[in-house]
Amino acid sequence: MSVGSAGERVTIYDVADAAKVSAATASKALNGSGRMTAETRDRIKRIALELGFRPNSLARSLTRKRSFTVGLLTNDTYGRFTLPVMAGISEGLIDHGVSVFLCTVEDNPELARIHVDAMLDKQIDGIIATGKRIDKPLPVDLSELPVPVVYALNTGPQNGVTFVPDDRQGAREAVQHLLSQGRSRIAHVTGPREFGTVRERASACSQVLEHAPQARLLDTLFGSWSERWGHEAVAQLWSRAETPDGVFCGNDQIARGVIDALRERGVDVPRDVSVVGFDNWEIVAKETRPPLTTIDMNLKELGRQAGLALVRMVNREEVVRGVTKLPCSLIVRSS
Amino acid sequence: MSVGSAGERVTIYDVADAAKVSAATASKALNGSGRMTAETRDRIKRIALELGFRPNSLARSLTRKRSFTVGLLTNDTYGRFTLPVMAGISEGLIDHGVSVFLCTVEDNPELARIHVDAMLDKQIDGIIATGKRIDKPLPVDLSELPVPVVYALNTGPQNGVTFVPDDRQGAREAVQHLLSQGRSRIAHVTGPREFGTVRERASACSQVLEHAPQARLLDTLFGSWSERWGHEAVAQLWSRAETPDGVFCGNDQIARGVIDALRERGVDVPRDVSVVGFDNWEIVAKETRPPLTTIDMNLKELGRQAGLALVRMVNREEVVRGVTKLPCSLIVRSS
DNA sequence: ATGAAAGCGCTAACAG
DNA sequence: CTGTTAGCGCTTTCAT
Repeated sequence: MSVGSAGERVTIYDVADAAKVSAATASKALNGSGRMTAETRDRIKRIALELGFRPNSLARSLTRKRSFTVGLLTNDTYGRFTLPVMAGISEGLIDHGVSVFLCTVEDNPELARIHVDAMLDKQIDGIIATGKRIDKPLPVDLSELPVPVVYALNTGPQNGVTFVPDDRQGAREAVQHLLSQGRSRIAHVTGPREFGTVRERASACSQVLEHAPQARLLDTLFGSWSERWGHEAVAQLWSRAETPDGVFCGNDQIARGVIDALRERGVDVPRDVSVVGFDNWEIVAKETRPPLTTIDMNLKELGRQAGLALVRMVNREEVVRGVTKLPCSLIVRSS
Repeated sequence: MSVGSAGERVTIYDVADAAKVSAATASKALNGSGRMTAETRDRIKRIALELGFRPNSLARSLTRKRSFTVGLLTNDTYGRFTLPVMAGISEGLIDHGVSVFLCTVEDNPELARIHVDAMLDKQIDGIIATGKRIDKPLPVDLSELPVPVVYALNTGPQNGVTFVPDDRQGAREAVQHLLSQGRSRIAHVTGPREFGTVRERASACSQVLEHAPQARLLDTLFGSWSERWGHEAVAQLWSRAETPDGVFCGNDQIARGVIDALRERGVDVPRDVSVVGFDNWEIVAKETRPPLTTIDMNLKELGRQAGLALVRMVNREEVVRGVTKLPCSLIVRSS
């Protein structure tokens, strides 16, 4: 029971006094360190509890040189990707008693610098860098910081510790699902070619189809991350002699555009054409008609792992350096 | 220039030594407190800069009893509302050097308690409580905390400090826009009746129309916050003898459903019917066809004000108690 | 097994 | 104007 009521905060001296021991002993008792009779330890613990003692983290951090606080830096204002990652980090770290500073820095280097400095001053134990786009780094160099850095969904330096979704595997899952539905004429409608993820997914997609005897890739269309582009792509694809019976889309918004366009054309999904999206952005995927089958990047798990890796680094334990790719999952709905 | 490179951190003693003054003097010089010749002050400042001195916030907070850190507690997992609010808070407070702990607590009272306690232990200066739904409080009682609390988008106790969007004013703007487009047969399609915001908006809507001589409210339909419900509502409305020529929707998703349904029925938006949404969720509003005219709740500004109010409370300055309603803005697009 | 003392880095009160 | 002293609340040797 943590009592937040009036009056002064109870310190370890209050506990020590009440237990008729020294502050040092109280400290040891409460931290499980030192050596003493189980009896005194228990007594001190009990008294601390009765008094509602809660250690002042600041004071503790000052001596321990560990603040049990990490910073999450992101350039994803919208939070589409940041929030699940954040949730995962928080979930993974709360057991370790660590809290998370969230800083949205957009693409402003000065702002980023200010936030990083502020956090460093507050003695954060480490930083997790994340963003909306894997190949667009944050507007600040984190490689020379006095604290460890983990990159999530955002590539860091060569030898950094980085976690990203396995785009290739995700794309493979998507295409294989299409094949398992008996589809043989596949089209891939995706985002801008400049995005690393776009190229990865596209390449994995064509690779799978090269090895599928009964199916093939009609075309890969690059565009923008929008519904509008989904419509346009359908217009293009359906103006040709041979139309696809399976479409793998680079994200859920494109997929939604595709599905809407198909319906408007009288093409039935999933009877005539199967569609698979990417992202599992529920707000989009669940509202498409029919609900969208898509790939989930498991961002929360990614955040969890990133957080855990960071505390290991803080503890100077071993971590895998380089890029760790985490598996995506196929979410089957009705499309 | 903040150098984060190797080696020990430089402390105020290093600065004092280098300047051949005492630590106390150095402290005063750097904080602009105390009294001394402008010359020594400048010299000390310069030396601090040269040495790359950055004060340890932990140590400072320990004596000052102010951590320049606040906590943001939310139950909005998705971040639809939390992130803009967060951005506003952060923007408003970064100048004051305060950082923000973000905690997503969903509806889990234990988790909430753990997070609150962790933050209290870290000596946060205050808490901002926010959420996805105004009338659904967070799963933890914040009224007895030893630090000030501000509620944003989430009502607190009677005499608390609360900021919410002005739903009534927003709704009025929406309806008046419809009227200004020459619409006279208005329908309101909104979310579940249990939501306070839903009732406010609906009531303001009917109130405006009661006082509009040339127009009237055909009906107010309560449903869910989904596109699906927008479709259904259109089906209901268009099965009657008299159909609306203006629809005010409780949120953008409903509006999108309405617009899609109308298009499918061959009703032209905005020629035959004007539609106004609520939320200005750009990802939805910009992708409707045509792009959606809607109400923006100015959540970022709301966050900014909430943050600023919190620091005023921390500084024991005056703040307005009770609920402060912040104006919404009409965003005119093409619907 | 327990406690005294020193110190984390900084600030504030009071002298000089 | 500047320096000395005394903490903030906790942890950690090192004695006892």
